[in-house]
Amino acid sequence: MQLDKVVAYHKALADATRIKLLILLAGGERSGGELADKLGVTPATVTHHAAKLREASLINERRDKNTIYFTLNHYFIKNGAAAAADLIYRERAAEGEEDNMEENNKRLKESVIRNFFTADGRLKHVPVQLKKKLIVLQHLAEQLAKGKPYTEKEINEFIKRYHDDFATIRREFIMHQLMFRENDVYMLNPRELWTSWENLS
Amino acid sequence: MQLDKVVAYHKALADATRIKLLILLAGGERSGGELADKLGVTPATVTHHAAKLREASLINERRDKNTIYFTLNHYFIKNGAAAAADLIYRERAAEGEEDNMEENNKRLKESVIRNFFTADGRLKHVPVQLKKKLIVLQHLAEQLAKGKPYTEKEINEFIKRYHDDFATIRREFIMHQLMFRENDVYMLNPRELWTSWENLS
DNA sequence: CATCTATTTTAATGACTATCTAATTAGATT
DNA sequence: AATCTAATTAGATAGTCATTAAAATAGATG
Repeated sequence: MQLDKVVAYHKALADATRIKLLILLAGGERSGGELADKLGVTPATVTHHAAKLREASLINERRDKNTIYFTLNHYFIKNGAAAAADLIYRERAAEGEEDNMEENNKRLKESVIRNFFTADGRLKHVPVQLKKKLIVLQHLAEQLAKGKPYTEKEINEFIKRYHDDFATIRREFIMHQLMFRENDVYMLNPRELWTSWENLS
Repeated sequence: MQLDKVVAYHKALADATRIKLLILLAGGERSGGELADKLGVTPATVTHHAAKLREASLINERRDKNTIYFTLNHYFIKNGAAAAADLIYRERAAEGEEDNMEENNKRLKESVIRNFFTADGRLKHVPVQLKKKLIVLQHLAEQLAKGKPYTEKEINEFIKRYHDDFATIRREFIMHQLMFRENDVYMLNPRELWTSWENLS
């Protein structure tokens, strides 16, 4: 991650209205109008802020009829934070030879997500390479709620936000043990059970 | 950490010149003039940026003759980063009942450092309560280089940047096993040997 | 005390940005 | 096609902020 990105990331979070907006989204999906209401600003202002947050990859959006629904992009909210420190300490980290494994994995995850998702958060296609595929699948699965039962229809709808071929991806979720199915109900497996891509080569 | 603080923190990092300045400081102590040179700006501009970074507790400064030397405040650079995510996910974290221990300790550390250090990074006084005292001592010791031998004079000078009573603090460093002395040379103990305040009540 | 050096303050300029209103678009619904 | 809804764009305004030159300060040093 280079300087421009780090600056853009911090610019995106350097505004009280935008932080409040993200806090609202932490409670779940919200429409543009809802956000305008609760923030006490006009819809135009929400559009403005959404654009900034989108540029920094902090939110995703989906459209349903005339309404646009926003959600958090958990990955970048959590990991963008460490990026500045990474950049600042880059040279020192090199000489200090810490265990770079964790570092490299974080970078790989970031780069896979950048490369396989479009700017508006949709999945371009499922990676062929297993390691990368797992990163993508897990990234998607992370957007689902822990312990919540989903119908097959709900899962399909969810996946369709990201990619048209929901059937394949749903099957991959099961195959790779991210979810399990029990009498027509789908549920996330606990993360500890997810296949760890960190050790694959 | 509340909204204002988070916004201020991100504002401080939302500027390319300031990030570059911090990168320079990651290489070690630098004077104002040096920074102006290397950044290609006037001294006045450095003063301006230094003020912003100081407000966000990202740097410390010390004066020697007419020259002011800046250093990174490692603690806030590393931990300020997580603050935004903390704020955004606050409510969810409460319902999700994670192990708050780590969270609380981070908060405590932050609050102790805020309360016992002045805005310009000097130590007001050594806390009486052991847990807090250890936080302060460890925070100071973290500013020293690992594995580097220091003369007693150097240690005194170092401590004097933060507090006049260097003798007491130097003794506390030894007592609490943050450093050891061997034939007139002082050196940091590895952090794993530092007394852990996390488990004290 | 006069001077030199490194930093800060002040004031001005130009660029950016948060917000609004009003007009426009995109997509349903009738 | 006409209408309704939700969001976006365009343009305007007010505020913030990075930067500089010039003047002021603070502390050495001769």
